[in-house]
Amino acid sequence: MAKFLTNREENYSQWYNDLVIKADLAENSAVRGCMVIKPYGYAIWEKIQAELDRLFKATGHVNAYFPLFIPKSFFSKEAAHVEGFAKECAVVTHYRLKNDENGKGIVVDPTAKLEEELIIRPTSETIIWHSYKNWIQSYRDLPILINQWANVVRWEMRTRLFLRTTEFLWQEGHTAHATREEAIEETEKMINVYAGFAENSMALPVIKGYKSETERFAGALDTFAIEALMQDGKALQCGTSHFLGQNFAKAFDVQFTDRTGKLDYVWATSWGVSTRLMGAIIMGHADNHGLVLPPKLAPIQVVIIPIYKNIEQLATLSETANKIKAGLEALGISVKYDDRDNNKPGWKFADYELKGVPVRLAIGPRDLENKTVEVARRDNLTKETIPIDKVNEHIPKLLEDIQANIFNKALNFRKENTFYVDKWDDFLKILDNQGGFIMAHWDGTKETEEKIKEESKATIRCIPFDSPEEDGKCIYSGKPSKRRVLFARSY
RNA sequence: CGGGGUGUAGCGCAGCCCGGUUAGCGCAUCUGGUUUGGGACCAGAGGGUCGCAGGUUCGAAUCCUGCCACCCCGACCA
Repeated sequence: MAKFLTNREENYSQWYNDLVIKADLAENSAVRGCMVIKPYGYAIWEKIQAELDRLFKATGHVNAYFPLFIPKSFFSKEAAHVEGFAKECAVVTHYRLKNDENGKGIVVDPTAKLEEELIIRPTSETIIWHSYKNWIQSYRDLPILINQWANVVRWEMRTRLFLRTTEFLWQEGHTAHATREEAIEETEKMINVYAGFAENSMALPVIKGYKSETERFAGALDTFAIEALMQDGKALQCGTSHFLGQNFAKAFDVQFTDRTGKLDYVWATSWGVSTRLMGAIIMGHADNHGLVLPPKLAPIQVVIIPIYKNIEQLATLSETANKIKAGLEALGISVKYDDRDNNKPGWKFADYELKGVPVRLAIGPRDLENKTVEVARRDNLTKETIPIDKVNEHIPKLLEDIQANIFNKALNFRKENTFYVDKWDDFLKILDNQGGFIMAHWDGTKETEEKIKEESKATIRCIPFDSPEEDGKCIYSGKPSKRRVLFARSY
Protein backbone atom coordinates (compact mmCIF):
# COMPACT_ATOMS: atom_id res chain seq x y z
CA MET A 1 0.00 0.00 0.00
CA ALA A 2 1.22 3.44 -0.87
CA LYS A 3 2.11 5.78 1.96
CA PHE A 4 -0.20 8.70 2.53
CA LEU A 5 0.84 9.56 6.02
CA THR A 6 4.20 9.98 7.62
CA ASN A 7 4.79 6.96 9.85
CA ARG A 8 3.95 7.60 13.46
CA GLU A 9 7.14 5.87 14.58
CA GLU A 10 9.29 7.85 12.16
CA ASN A 11 8.24 11.36 13.07
CA TYR A 12 5.40 11.74 15.51
CA SER A 13 4.75 15.44 15.06
CA GLN A 14 4.90 15.20 11.28
CA TRP A 15 2.46 12.30 11.47
CA TYR A 16 0.15 14.44 13.58
CA ASN A 17 0.30 17.37 11.18
CA ASP A 18 -0.22 15.17 8.13
CA LEU A 19 -3.17 13.54 9.78
CA VAL A 20 -4.95 16.76 10.69
CA ILE A 21 -4.56 18.01 7.13
CA LYS A 22 -5.24 14.79 5.26
CA ALA A 23 -8.19 13.72 7.35
CA ASP A 24 -9.58 17.14 6.45
CA LEU A 25 -10.00 18.31 10.02
CA ALA A 26 -8.33 21.70 9.78
CA GLU A 27 -5.76 23.75 7.94
CA ASN A 28 -3.60 26.76 8.57
CA SER A 29 -5.06 30.11 7.72
CA ALA A 30 -3.79 33.41 6.40
CA VAL A 31 -3.33 34.55 10.00
CA ARG A 32 -0.34 33.24 11.88
CA GLY A 33 -1.24 30.64 14.46
CA CYS A 34 -4.93 30.60 13.58
CA MET A 35 -6.60 27.63 11.97
CA VAL A 36 -9.52 27.02 9.70
CA ILE A 37 -11.56 24.19 11.16
CA LYS A 38 -12.95 22.32 8.18
CA PRO A 39 -16.42 20.77 8.10
CA TYR A 40 -15.32 17.27 9.06
CA GLY A 41 -13.25 18.54 11.98
CA TYR A 42 -15.97 20.93 13.03
CA ALA A 43 -18.51 18.11 12.98
CA ILE A 44 -16.44 16.31 15.60
CA TRP A 45 -16.24 19.50 17.67
CA GLU A 46 -20.02 19.82 17.42
CA LYS A 47 -20.40 16.31 18.80
CA ILE A 48 -18.08 17.23 21.66
CA GLN A 49 -20.05 20.41 22.28
CA ALA A 50 -23.41 18.68 22.19
CA GLU A 51 -22.45 16.09 24.77
CA LEU A 52 -20.68 18.51 27.09
CA ASP A 53 -23.55 20.95 26.83
CA ARG A 54 -25.92 18.17 27.83
CA LEU A 55 -23.72 17.29 30.81
CA PHE A 56 -23.46 20.91 31.93
CA LYS A 57 -27.21 21.38 31.77
CA ALA A 58 -27.78 18.09 33.57
CA THR A 59 -25.67 19.47 36.42
CA GLY A 60 -27.73 22.64 36.66
CA HIS A 61 -25.79 25.04 34.47
CA VAL A 62 -27.15 27.48 31.91
CA ASN A 63 -25.51 29.16 28.92
CA ALA A 64 -24.94 32.88 28.45
CA TYR A 65 -22.64 35.05 26.39
CA PHE A 66 -20.25 37.82 27.36
CA PRO A 67 -18.28 40.18 25.06
CA LEU A 68 -15.13 39.37 23.15
CA PHE A 69 -13.52 42.63 24.35
CA ILE A 70 -12.42 43.41 27.84
CA PRO A 71 -11.52 46.94 28.95
CA LYS A 72 -7.88 47.00 29.87
CA SER A 73 -8.58 48.35 33.34
CA PHE A 74 -10.70 45.28 34.24
CA PHE A 75 -7.85 43.10 33.45
CA SER A 76 -5.45 44.56 35.94
CA LYS A 77 -7.80 44.26 38.92
CA GLU A 78 -6.68 40.78 39.90
CA ALA A 79 -2.93 40.88 40.29
CA ALA A 80 -2.03 37.23 39.72
CA HIS A 81 -4.42 37.05 36.80
CA VAL A 82 -2.86 39.93 34.87
CA GLU A 83 0.58 38.56 35.68
CA GLY A 84 -0.38 35.23 34.12
CA PHE A 85 -1.97 36.51 30.94
CA ALA A 86 -0.37 39.89 30.17
CA LYS A 87 2.31 38.46 27.91
CA GLU A 88 -0.14 36.85 25.54
CA CYS A 89 -2.88 39.40 25.05
CA ALA A 90 -4.01 40.89 21.76
CA VAL A 91 -4.97 44.55 22.22
CA VAL A 92 -7.39 46.68 20.23
CA THR A 93 -6.19 50.27 20.09
CA HIS A 94 -8.20 51.81 17.23
CA TYR A 95 -11.69 51.50 15.81
CA ARG A 96 -11.36 52.83 12.27
CA LEU A 97 -9.34 52.51 9.07
CA LYS A 98 -8.99 55.02 6.28
CA ASN A 99 -7.54 55.29 2.80
CA ASP A 100 -3.88 56.15 2.90
CA GLU A 101 -3.21 59.68 1.61
CA ASN A 102 -0.20 58.40 -0.32
CA GLY A 103 -2.35 55.84 -2.07
CA LYS A 104 -0.79 52.88 -0.26
CA GLY A 105 -4.06 51.15 0.51
CA ILE A 106 -5.73 51.23 3.87
CA VAL A 107 -4.16 52.43 7.11
CA VAL A 108 -5.21 52.78 10.73
CA ASP A 109 -6.84 56.17 11.29
CA PRO A 110 -4.75 57.75 14.05
CA THR A 111 -7.65 59.98 15.06
CA ALA A 112 -9.67 56.88 15.90
CA LYS A 113 -7.61 55.90 18.91
CA LEU A 114 -9.62 54.35 21.72
CA GLU A 115 -9.75 56.20 25.05
CA GLU A 116 -9.28 52.89 26.79
CA GLU A 117 -7.70 50.00 24.97
CA LEU A 118 -9.60 46.75 24.71
CA ILE A 119 -8.13 43.34 25.36
CA ILE A 120 -9.38 40.46 23.27
CA ARG A 121 -10.38 37.94 25.94
CA PRO A 122 -7.83 35.25 26.72
CA THR A 123 -10.42 34.07 29.29
CA SER A 124 -13.45 35.87 30.66
CA GLU A 125 -13.24 35.94 34.46
CA THR A 126 -12.82 39.69 34.61
CA ILE A 127 -15.65 40.80 32.37
CA ILE A 128 -17.95 38.20 33.84
CA TRP A 129 -17.23 39.18 37.43
CA HIS A 130 -17.81 42.79 36.51
CA SER A 131 -21.34 41.74 35.49
CA TYR A 132 -21.81 39.51 38.52
CA LYS A 133 -21.30 42.52 40.75
CA ASN A 134 -24.61 43.85 39.48
CA TRP A 135 -26.35 40.51 39.65
CA ILE A 136 -25.55 39.53 43.20
CA GLN A 137 -26.81 41.20 46.35
CA SER A 138 -28.15 38.40 48.49
CA TYR A 139 -27.46 34.75 49.18
CA ARG A 140 -30.79 34.27 47.37
CA ASP A 141 -29.07 35.31 44.13
CA LEU A 142 -26.63 32.45 44.53
CA PRO A 143 -25.42 30.21 43.16
CA ILE A 144 -24.90 31.48 39.63
CA LEU A 145 -24.03 28.56 37.37
CA ILE A 146 -23.17 29.92 33.94
CA ASN A 147 -21.29 28.48 31.01
CA GLN A 148 -20.36 30.17 27.77
CA TRP A 149 -19.25 28.75 24.46
CA ALA A 150 -16.77 31.16 22.98
CA ASN A 151 -13.56 31.85 21.18
CA VAL A 152 -10.56 33.23 23.01
CA VAL A 153 -7.18 34.54 21.90
CA ARG A 154 -3.83 33.84 23.47
CA TRP A 155 -0.85 35.13 21.55
CA GLU A 156 1.30 32.03 21.75
CA MET A 157 4.86 31.80 20.50
CA ARG A 158 4.53 28.45 18.86
CA THR A 159 1.30 27.02 17.60
CA ARG A 160 0.13 23.62 16.42
CA LEU A 161 -3.21 22.76 14.88
CA PHE A 162 -5.73 22.05 17.66
CA LEU A 163 -3.07 21.67 20.37
CA ARG A 164 -2.18 25.30 20.62
CA THR A 165 -3.61 27.94 18.30
CA THR A 166 -3.68 31.69 18.74
CA GLU A 167 -7.46 31.72 18.60
CA PHE A 168 -9.26 28.69 19.92
CA LEU A 169 -12.80 27.60 20.67
CA TRP A 170 -13.75 26.50 24.14
CA GLN A 171 -16.34 26.63 26.83
CA GLU A 172 -15.77 28.42 30.09
CA GLY A 173 -17.94 27.92 33.12
CA HIS A 174 -18.02 30.70 35.70
CA THR A 175 -19.88 30.06 38.89
CA ALA A 176 -20.55 32.11 42.01
CA HIS A 177 -21.35 30.60 45.40
CA ALA A 178 -22.24 31.64 48.92
CA THR A 179 -19.78 29.35 50.65
CA ARG A 180 -16.28 28.09 50.23
CA GLU A 181 -17.45 24.50 50.57
CA GLU A 182 -20.03 24.87 47.84
CA ALA A 183 -17.48 26.39 45.46
CA ILE A 184 -15.00 23.60 46.12
CA GLU A 185 -17.75 21.07 45.59
CA GLU A 186 -18.53 22.71 42.23
CA THR A 187 -14.86 22.65 41.23
CA GLU A 188 -14.72 18.94 41.99
CA LYS A 189 -18.03 18.25 40.30
CA MET A 190 -16.85 19.79 37.05
CA ILE A 191 -13.50 18.03 36.93
CA ASN A 192 -15.52 14.85 37.35
CA VAL A 193 -17.82 15.84 34.50
CA TYR A 194 -14.74 16.37 32.33
CA ALA A 195 -13.18 13.09 33.36
CA GLY A 196 -16.42 11.27 32.68
CA PHE A 197 -16.67 12.85 29.27
CA ALA A 198 -13.06 12.03 28.39
CA GLU A 199 -13.43 8.41 29.38
CA ASN A 200 -16.98 7.72 28.18
CA SER A 201 -17.15 9.80 25.02
CA MET A 202 -13.55 10.28 23.96
CA ALA A 203 -12.55 6.79 25.14
CA LEU A 204 -9.50 8.32 26.73
CA PRO A 205 -8.50 7.42 30.28
CA VAL A 206 -7.47 10.42 32.34
CA ILE A 207 -5.83 11.07 35.69
CA LYS A 208 -7.58 13.58 37.91
CA GLY A 209 -5.55 15.61 40.31
CA TYR A 210 -4.44 18.91 41.79
CA LYS A 211 -2.02 21.19 40.02
CA SER A 212 1.08 22.22 41.92
CA GLU A 213 1.19 25.86 42.94
CA THR A 214 3.36 26.86 40.00
CA GLU A 215 1.13 25.13 37.47
CA ARG A 216 -2.05 26.68 38.81
CA PHE A 217 -4.33 28.98 36.82
CA ALA A 218 -3.45 32.64 37.26
CA GLY A 219 -5.71 33.83 40.04
CA ALA A 220 -6.82 30.45 41.36
CA LEU A 221 -6.37 29.04 44.87
CA ASP A 222 -6.55 25.54 43.51
CA THR A 223 -6.59 24.03 40.03
CA PHE A 224 -7.83 20.53 39.28
CA ALA A 225 -6.89 18.97 35.99
CA ILE A 226 -7.36 15.86 33.93
CA GLU A 227 -4.25 14.55 32.23
CA ALA A 228 -4.13 12.02 29.42
CA LEU A 229 -1.16 10.11 28.04
CA MET A 230 -0.57 10.43 24.31
CA GLN A 231 0.92 7.67 22.17
CA ASP A 232 4.32 9.32 22.02
CA GLY A 233 4.64 9.24 25.79
CA LYS A 234 3.81 12.89 26.38
CA ALA A 235 1.03 14.17 28.59
CA LEU A 236 -1.81 16.36 27.38
CA GLN A 237 -3.83 18.46 29.80
CA CYS A 238 -7.40 17.93 28.67
CA GLY A 239 -9.40 20.07 31.04
CA THR A 240 -9.09 22.23 34.12
CA SER A 241 -11.40 23.31 36.90
CA HIS A 242 -10.36 26.15 39.18
CA PHE A 243 -11.34 27.07 42.70
CA LEU A 244 -10.90 30.83 42.62
CA GLY A 245 -11.69 31.51 46.27
CA GLN A 246 -12.78 35.10 46.79
CA ASN A 247 -10.05 36.58 44.60
CA PHE A 248 -12.28 37.77 41.77
CA ALA A 249 -15.08 38.83 44.10
CA LYS A 250 -12.62 41.00 45.95
CA ALA A 251 -11.09 42.38 42.75
CA PHE A 252 -14.56 43.31 41.43
CA ASP A 253 -16.12 44.03 44.78
CA VAL A 254 -18.84 41.42 44.61
CA GLN A 255 -20.37 41.08 48.05
CA PHE A 256 -23.62 39.55 49.21
CA THR A 257 -25.69 39.47 52.36
CA ASP A 258 -25.73 36.00 53.86
CA ARG A 259 -28.52 34.33 55.87
CA THR A 260 -27.38 36.03 59.05
CA GLY A 261 -27.37 39.48 57.47
CA LYS A 262 -23.59 39.61 57.32
CA LEU A 263 -21.79 40.97 54.24
CA ASP A 264 -19.29 38.63 52.60
CA TYR A 265 -17.43 38.18 49.34
CA VAL A 266 -18.71 35.63 46.84
CA TRP A 267 -16.86 32.37 46.19
CA ALA A 268 -15.96 31.51 42.61
CA THR A 269 -14.99 28.72 40.26
CA SER A 270 -14.17 28.55 36.58
CA TRP A 271 -13.60 25.56 34.34
CA GLY A 272 -12.91 24.95 30.69
CA VAL A 273 -12.08 22.61 27.86
CA SER A 274 -11.09 23.62 24.37
CA THR A 275 -10.61 22.47 20.81
CA ARG A 276 -7.45 20.94 22.18
CA LEU A 277 -9.65 17.94 22.92
CA MET A 278 -9.54 17.31 19.18
CA GLY A 279 -5.81 16.89 19.51
CA ALA A 280 -6.33 14.46 22.38
CA ILE A 281 -8.66 12.31 20.31
CA ILE A 282 -6.20 12.25 17.44
CA MET A 283 -3.07 11.56 19.45
CA GLY A 284 -4.80 9.20 21.80
CA HIS A 285 -6.15 6.76 19.23
CA ALA A 286 -4.97 7.33 15.68
CA ASP A 287 -2.58 4.99 13.86
CA ASN A 288 -0.58 4.84 10.65
CA HIS A 289 -3.75 4.39 8.62
CA GLY A 290 -5.25 7.57 10.00
CA LEU A 291 -7.75 8.69 12.58
CA VAL A 292 -9.52 6.28 14.87
CA LEU A 293 -12.61 8.06 16.11
CA PRO A 294 -14.52 6.91 19.16
CA PRO A 295 -17.98 5.95 17.83
CA LYS A 296 -19.69 8.33 20.26
CA LEU A 297 -17.98 11.34 18.67
CA ALA A 298 -17.74 10.18 15.06
CA PRO A 299 -19.75 12.37 12.66
CA ILE A 300 -20.16 9.31 10.45
CA GLN A 301 -20.44 6.12 12.47
CA VAL A 302 -21.07 3.75 9.60
CA VAL A 303 -20.16 4.14 5.96
CA ILE A 304 -21.64 1.90 3.29
CA ILE A 305 -19.63 1.32 0.12
CA PRO A 306 -21.11 -0.36 -2.94
CA ILE A 307 -19.00 -2.56 -5.14
CA TYR A 308 -20.35 -2.82 -8.66
CA LYS A 309 -19.47 -3.37 -12.31
CA ASN A 310 -22.06 -1.19 -14.01
CA ILE A 311 -24.84 1.29 -13.41
CA GLU A 312 -27.56 -1.35 -13.37
CA GLN A 313 -25.74 -3.25 -10.68
CA LEU A 314 -25.26 -0.07 -8.66
CA ALA A 315 -29.00 0.60 -8.83
CA THR A 316 -29.77 -2.84 -7.43
CA LEU A 317 -27.14 -2.47 -4.72
CA SER A 318 -28.36 0.99 -3.80
CA GLU A 319 -31.79 -0.36 -3.08
CA THR A 320 -30.39 -2.73 -0.46
CA ALA A 321 -27.84 -0.21 0.81
CA ASN A 322 -30.49 2.45 1.36
CA LYS A 323 -32.61 -0.05 3.26
CA ILE A 324 -29.67 -0.86 5.51
CA LYS A 325 -29.01 2.85 5.95
CA ALA A 326 -32.61 3.61 6.89
CA GLY A 327 -32.67 0.71 9.33
CA LEU A 328 -29.53 1.89 11.13
CA GLU A 329 -30.63 5.52 11.13
CA ALA A 330 -33.84 4.47 12.81
CA LEU A 331 -31.60 3.18 15.62
CA GLY A 332 -29.97 6.60 15.94
CA ILE A 333 -26.80 5.69 14.07
CA SER A 334 -25.32 8.15 11.59
CA VAL A 335 -24.74 6.47 8.25
CA LYS A 336 -23.25 7.63 5.00
CA TYR A 337 -23.90 5.73 1.79
CA ASP A 338 -21.06 6.60 -0.55
CA ASP A 339 -22.24 5.83 -4.06
CA ARG A 340 -19.95 8.33 -5.78
CA ASP A 341 -18.71 6.96 -9.04
CA ASN A 342 -15.42 8.87 -9.24
CA ASN A 343 -13.45 6.62 -6.92
CA LYS A 344 -12.99 2.91 -6.77
CA PRO A 345 -13.93 0.97 -3.63
CA GLY A 346 -10.31 0.54 -2.59
CA TRP A 347 -9.83 4.28 -2.66
CA LYS A 348 -12.90 4.79 -0.51
CA PHE A 349 -11.79 2.12 1.97
CA ALA A 350 -8.51 3.92 2.50
CA ASP A 351 -10.16 7.32 2.68
CA TYR A 352 -12.66 6.36 5.39
CA GLU A 353 -9.88 4.69 7.32
CA LEU A 354 -7.95 7.94 7.14
CA LYS A 355 -11.03 9.74 8.45
CA GLY A 356 -11.47 7.28 11.28
CA VAL A 357 -15.01 6.13 10.50
CA PRO A 358 -15.61 3.33 13.05
CA VAL A 359 -17.51 0.87 10.88
CA ARG A 360 -17.49 0.23 7.15
CA LEU A 361 -20.01 -1.92 5.33
CA ALA A 362 -19.12 -3.12 1.85
CA ILE A 363 -21.81 -4.60 -0.32
CA GLY A 364 -21.36 -6.12 -3.77
CA PRO A 365 -23.11 -8.55 -6.10
CA ARG A 366 -21.59 -11.47 -4.23
CA ASP A 367 -23.20 -10.22 -1.02
CA LEU A 368 -26.48 -9.55 -2.71
CA GLU A 369 -26.58 -13.13 -3.85
CA ASN A 370 -25.79 -14.44 -0.38
CA LYS A 371 -27.84 -11.77 1.43
CA THR A 372 -24.73 -10.72 3.33
CA VAL A 373 -22.62 -7.64 3.91
CA GLU A 374 -18.96 -7.24 4.76
CA VAL A 375 -18.36 -5.46 8.07
CA ALA A 376 -14.96 -3.88 8.72
CA ARG A 377 -14.05 -2.22 11.97
CA ARG A 378 -11.61 0.67 12.08
CA ASP A 379 -10.14 0.08 15.52
CA ASN A 380 -8.49 -3.27 14.76
CA LEU A 381 -8.95 -3.36 10.96
CA THR A 382 -10.65 -6.77 10.99
CA LYS A 383 -13.41 -7.82 8.62
CA GLU A 384 -16.27 -10.28 8.83
CA THR A 385 -19.26 -11.12 6.67
CA ILE A 386 -22.69 -11.14 8.27
CA PRO A 387 -26.25 -11.73 7.01
CA ILE A 388 -28.01 -8.51 6.06
CA ASP A 389 -30.91 -9.26 8.38
CA LYS A 390 -28.50 -9.28 11.34
CA VAL A 391 -27.16 -5.78 10.65
CA ASN A 392 -29.56 -3.90 12.92
CA GLU A 393 -28.76 -6.23 15.74
CA HIS A 394 -25.01 -6.41 15.15
CA ILE A 395 -23.95 -2.83 14.40
CA PRO A 396 -25.10 -1.12 17.62
CA LYS A 397 -23.25 -3.75 19.61
CA LEU A 398 -20.23 -3.40 17.40
CA LEU A 399 -20.11 0.37 17.92
CA GLU A 400 -20.24 -0.14 21.67
CA ASP A 401 -17.56 -2.76 21.39
CA ILE A 402 -15.29 -0.43 19.42
CA GLN A 403 -15.86 2.36 21.91
CA ALA A 404 -14.89 0.02 24.75
CA ASN A 405 -12.00 -1.48 22.85
CA ILE A 406 -10.26 1.77 22.04
CA PHE A 407 -10.71 2.90 25.63
CA ASN A 408 -9.13 -0.31 26.88
CA LYS A 409 -6.34 -0.05 24.36
CA ALA A 410 -5.55 3.46 25.58
CA LEU A 411 -5.84 2.31 29.18
CA ASN A 412 -3.45 -0.58 28.61
CA PHE A 413 -1.04 1.73 26.86
CA ARG A 414 -1.13 4.03 29.84
CA LYS A 415 -0.61 1.13 32.26
CA GLU A 416 2.37 -0.07 30.27
CA ASN A 417 3.79 3.42 30.21
CA THR A 418 3.28 4.44 33.80
CA PHE A 419 6.36 3.96 35.92
CA TYR A 420 6.89 4.10 39.65
CA VAL A 421 10.37 5.55 39.94
CA ASP A 422 12.59 6.16 42.94
CA LYS A 423 15.95 6.97 41.39
CA TRP A 424 16.77 10.19 39.57
CA ASP A 425 18.83 8.32 36.95
CA ASP A 426 15.91 6.06 36.13
CA PHE A 427 13.67 9.09 35.96
CA LEU A 428 15.83 10.68 33.27
CA LYS A 429 16.39 7.40 31.44
CA ILE A 430 12.68 6.68 31.15
CA LEU A 431 11.89 10.17 29.92
CA ASP A 432 14.58 9.94 27.25
CA ASN A 433 13.78 6.42 26.15
CA GLN A 434 10.04 5.98 26.00
CA GLY A 435 8.46 8.83 27.92
CA GLY A 436 5.25 8.09 29.74
CA PHE A 437 3.79 8.89 33.12
CA ILE A 438 6.16 8.78 36.04
CA MET A 439 4.89 8.46 39.59
CA ALA A 440 7.58 9.74 41.90
CA HIS A 441 8.04 11.39 45.24
CA TRP A 442 8.48 15.14 45.46
CA ASP A 443 9.40 17.25 48.45
CA GLY A 444 6.65 19.76 47.73
CA THR A 445 8.88 22.76 47.10
CA LYS A 446 8.82 25.13 44.14
CA GLU A 447 12.59 25.05 43.97
CA THR A 448 12.76 21.30 43.46
CA GLU A 449 9.93 21.41 40.95
CA GLU A 450 11.82 24.06 39.00
CA LYS A 451 15.09 22.10 39.07
CA ILE A 452 13.38 18.94 37.88
CA LYS A 453 11.81 20.85 35.02
CA GLU A 454 15.13 22.40 34.05
CA GLU A 455 17.06 19.17 34.09
CA SER A 456 14.48 16.75 32.71
CA LYS A 457 11.94 18.94 30.88
CA ALA A 458 9.31 17.04 32.82
CA THR A 459 6.71 18.86 34.89
CA ILE A 460 4.35 17.83 37.62
CA ARG A 461 1.22 17.14 35.62
CA CYS A 462 -0.83 16.77 38.74
CA ILE A 463 -0.98 15.38 42.22
CA PRO A 464 -3.48 12.61 41.60
CA PHE A 465 -6.55 12.62 43.87
CA ASP A 466 -6.13 8.89 44.38
CA SER A 467 -2.38 8.83 44.99
CA PRO A 468 -2.18 6.93 48.28
CA GLU A 469 -0.21 8.20 51.23
CA GLU A 470 3.14 6.50 51.50
CA ASP A 471 6.43 7.50 53.04
CA GLY A 472 9.14 8.14 50.51
CA LYS A 473 12.01 10.35 49.52
CA CYS A 474 11.91 13.09 46.89
CA ILE A 475 13.24 11.82 43.57
CA TYR A 476 15.45 14.89 43.26
CA SER A 477 16.27 16.29 46.69
CA GLY A 478 15.93 13.12 48.80
CA LYS A 479 13.83 14.99 51.33
CA PRO A 480 10.84 13.22 52.87
CA SER A 481 7.59 13.01 50.91
CA LYS A 482 4.13 11.69 51.78
CA ARG A 483 2.83 10.74 48.37
CA ARG A 484 3.81 10.27 44.77
CA VAL A 485 2.94 12.87 42.15
CA LEU A 486 2.55 12.51 38.40
CA PHE A 487 5.44 13.68 36.25
CA ALA A 488 5.66 13.76 32.45
CA ARG A 489 6.85 15.77 29.54
CA SER A 490 3.85 17.48 28.11
CA TYR A 491 2.31 19.34 25.21
C1' C B 1 11.62 35.76 20.42
C1' G B 2 16.68 32.75 19.43
C1' G B 3 18.83 28.56 16.18
C1' G B 4 17.95 25.52 11.64
C1' G B 5 15.02 24.54 7.21
C1' U B 6 11.32 25.56 3.42
C1' G B 7 8.17 28.70 0.06
C1' U B 8 7.53 27.32 -8.02
C1' A B 9 -0.47 24.99 -10.62
C1' G B 10 -5.29 22.38 -5.64
C1' C B 11 -1.22 18.82 -3.44
C1' G B 12 3.97 16.85 -3.71
C1' C B 13 8.36 18.33 -6.12
C1' A B 14 12.50 19.54 -10.16
C1' G B 15 14.77 23.93 -12.16
C1' C B 16 18.17 28.39 -8.70
C1' C B 17 24.71 27.23 -7.28
C1' C B 18 26.54 29.10 -13.00
C1' G B 19 20.52 34.97 -15.06
C1' G B 20 18.91 34.09 -21.56
C1' U B 21 12.98 33.30 -25.92
C1' U B 22 6.95 29.58 -24.91
C1' A B 23 8.83 27.38 -16.47
C1' G B 24 8.71 21.50 -16.25
C1' C B 25 7.26 16.58 -13.84
C1' G B 26 3.96 13.30 -10.73
C1' C B 27 -0.81 13.28 -8.30
C1' A B 28 -5.47 15.73 -8.49
C1' U B 29 -9.20 18.29 -11.98
C1' C B 30 -12.17 18.34 -16.78
C1' U B 31 -13.76 15.42 -21.51
C1' G B 32 -14.26 10.56 -23.93
C1' G B 33 -13.68 5.35 -23.44
C1' U B 34 -12.48 0.81 -20.84
C1' U B 35 -12.88 -0.41 -15.51
C1' U B 36 -14.79 -1.21 -10.16
C1' G B 37 -14.29 -7.19 -3.71
C1' G B 38 -8.04 -2.74 -0.90
C1' G B 39 -5.74 3.87 -3.26
C1' A B 40 -7.49 1.40 -11.90
C1' C B 41 -5.92 2.30 -17.20
C1' C B 42 -5.64 4.76 -22.12
C1' A B 43 -6.18 9.26 -25.01
C1' G B 44 -6.88 14.42 -24.95
C1' A B 45 -7.55 19.24 -22.34
C1' G B 46 -7.43 23.15 -18.72
C1' G B 47 -4.76 25.23 -14.74
C1' G B 48 1.25 29.64 -12.80
C1' U B 49 1.39 37.61 -10.33
C1' C B 50 7.71 31.23 -9.47
C1' G B 51 5.45 33.75 -1.10
C1' C B 52 5.27 39.54 -1.09
C1' A B 53 7.81 44.30 -1.95
C1' G B 54 11.94 46.78 -3.62
C1' G B 55 16.79 46.68 -6.12
C1' U B 56 20.85 45.10 -9.77
C1' U B 57 20.63 43.98 -15.17
C1' C B 58 19.41 44.74 -22.09
C1' G B 59 17.05 40.48 -19.58
C1' A B 60 15.43 37.68 -12.87
C1' A B 61 12.04 31.63 -10.56
C1' U B 62 17.55 32.15 -10.66
C1' C B 63 21.74 37.52 -7.98
C1' C B 64 21.05 41.45 -3.68
C1' U B 65 17.94 43.80 0.38
C1' G B 66 13.65 43.92 3.37
C1' C B 67 9.18 41.65 4.78
C1' C B 68 5.58 37.57 5.32
C1' A B 69 4.15 32.56 6.05
C1' C B 70 4.96 27.45 7.23
C1' C B 71 7.89 23.27 9.46
C1' C B 72 11.62 21.41 13.17
C1' C B 73 14.41 22.48 17.90
C1' G B 74 14.37 25.83 22.50
C1' A B 75 11.90 29.57 26.18
C1' C B 76 5.82 30.51 27.24
C1' C B 77 1.05 28.09 27.46
C1' A B 78 -5.27 25.16 27.30
